[in-house]
Amino acid sequence: MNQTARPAQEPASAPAHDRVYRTLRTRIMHGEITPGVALTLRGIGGEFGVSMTPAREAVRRLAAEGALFLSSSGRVTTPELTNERIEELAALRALLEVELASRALPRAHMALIDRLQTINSNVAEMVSKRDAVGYIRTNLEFHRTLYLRAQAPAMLAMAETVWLQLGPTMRALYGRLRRTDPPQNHRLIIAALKAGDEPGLRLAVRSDVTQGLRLLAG
Amino acid sequence: MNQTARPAQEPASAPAHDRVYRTLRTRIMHGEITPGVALTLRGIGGEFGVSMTPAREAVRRLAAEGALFLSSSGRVTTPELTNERIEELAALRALLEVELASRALPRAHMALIDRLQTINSNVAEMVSKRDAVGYIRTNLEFHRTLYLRAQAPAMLAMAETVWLQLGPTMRALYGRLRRTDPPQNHRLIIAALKAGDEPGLRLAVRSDVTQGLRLLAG
DNA sequence: CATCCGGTCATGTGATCACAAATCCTGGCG
DNA sequence: CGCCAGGATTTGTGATCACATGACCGGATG
Repeated sequence: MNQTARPAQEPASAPAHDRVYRTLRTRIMHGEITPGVALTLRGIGGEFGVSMTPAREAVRRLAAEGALFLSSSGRVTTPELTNERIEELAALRALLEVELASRALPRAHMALIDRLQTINSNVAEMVSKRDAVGYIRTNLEFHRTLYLRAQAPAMLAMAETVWLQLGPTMRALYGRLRRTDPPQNHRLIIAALKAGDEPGLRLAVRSDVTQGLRLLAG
Repeated sequence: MNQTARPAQEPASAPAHDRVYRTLRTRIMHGEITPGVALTLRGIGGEFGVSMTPAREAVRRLAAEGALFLSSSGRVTTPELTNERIEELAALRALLEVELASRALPRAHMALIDRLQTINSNVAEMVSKRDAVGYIRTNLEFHRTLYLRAQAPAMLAMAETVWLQLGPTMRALYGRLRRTDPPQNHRLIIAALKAGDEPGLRLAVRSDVTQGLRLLAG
């Protein structure tokens, strides 16, 4: 019971299980946890200064979203994805995110495009610094910023679930990635947004989403 | 402690929280719970003869899947969907299920089509009997049987999540439905499967998925 | 008669404990 | 040297309890 200090971000309501859940979630989504490692409820509880009960809730919630794998005996690990599963999740990303981008297009004002360009420069910086976690984080921020304009919360939530499942593997993907080229597809996305070119946007998003995963599963 | 009798389906391993989860899940998916009603952890625990702990886990898991709504104070109710949300979920169904059907098409042998026709006659029977829950159950069984052939478990899981969110509202939808016509779109789906007609299949699935929800949100 | 305030009750949260099962380590046997 | 058995330990599960908070119902007051 030492972590009672408010992390300067939680205004008032911060149930313990929710704090644990959110922290673990972003960790997994950003690829900060390598696939296959085992987590223990007591360990998590100890790290966050809480008992097993909130730790268990957070873990089960993440398992329900596919972010963690529960063995038959209840042991919890971060999942190791098969190639088929990776391809399937990539197809899901394509399906969902193309639709989200398409819905965001008519609402994409100049202010949004500016923000996307700013984020994109951050992405490029992360690539040049070879910061894997930073790259994943800013890359997802780029996509989320665009999709928020689609006004489709359920669809966005599903896309985030897919990101979550891909998180640990994305990190491994980045490790194999030897290039330092800036995100070309992101520029195509921005260009299509500016031009109001829906087919071009769909194609650009599909390429951006598919390319990385392709080489991992190849 | 009345339901201690094994439901004749659980061989040995039946963790309490999992039993509670599965039971509540099918109840919700089949529309047996009307939207807006409140559930209590102690109430659920009492019904299943378990303590609050497994009940809480089951509820949180369902909430993570969007099947239940948690108020800010932790109160749990089955969600009441807005029209926008319903339209969005219908669009998700169309997106996911068209893809699933398309992937199932090349693997659809005659035995599968026979099974689909059998299930479809059950659907028709439920419609004629005005059995809302039975209709929803057999209708979902029809779709699931087809999509299982797609060999895409992650995609199927997402589709089921959408069904889950739509469950309580589907029941209300059926209440407004005055017709007793047999499922026309199901026959179109079967015909397209027989003919190996992919565009026709996509169209038929999209229509089947969209038509019902359209009149509810209209 | 509406409104606001009071307390009582129900409900979720989280800690702790007992228990069973799975895992792991170790020592002995082939 | 490899393999298996057996016990110690770790780990998840579920029950119970104390506590805080929000809901609900009552009456008193304007």
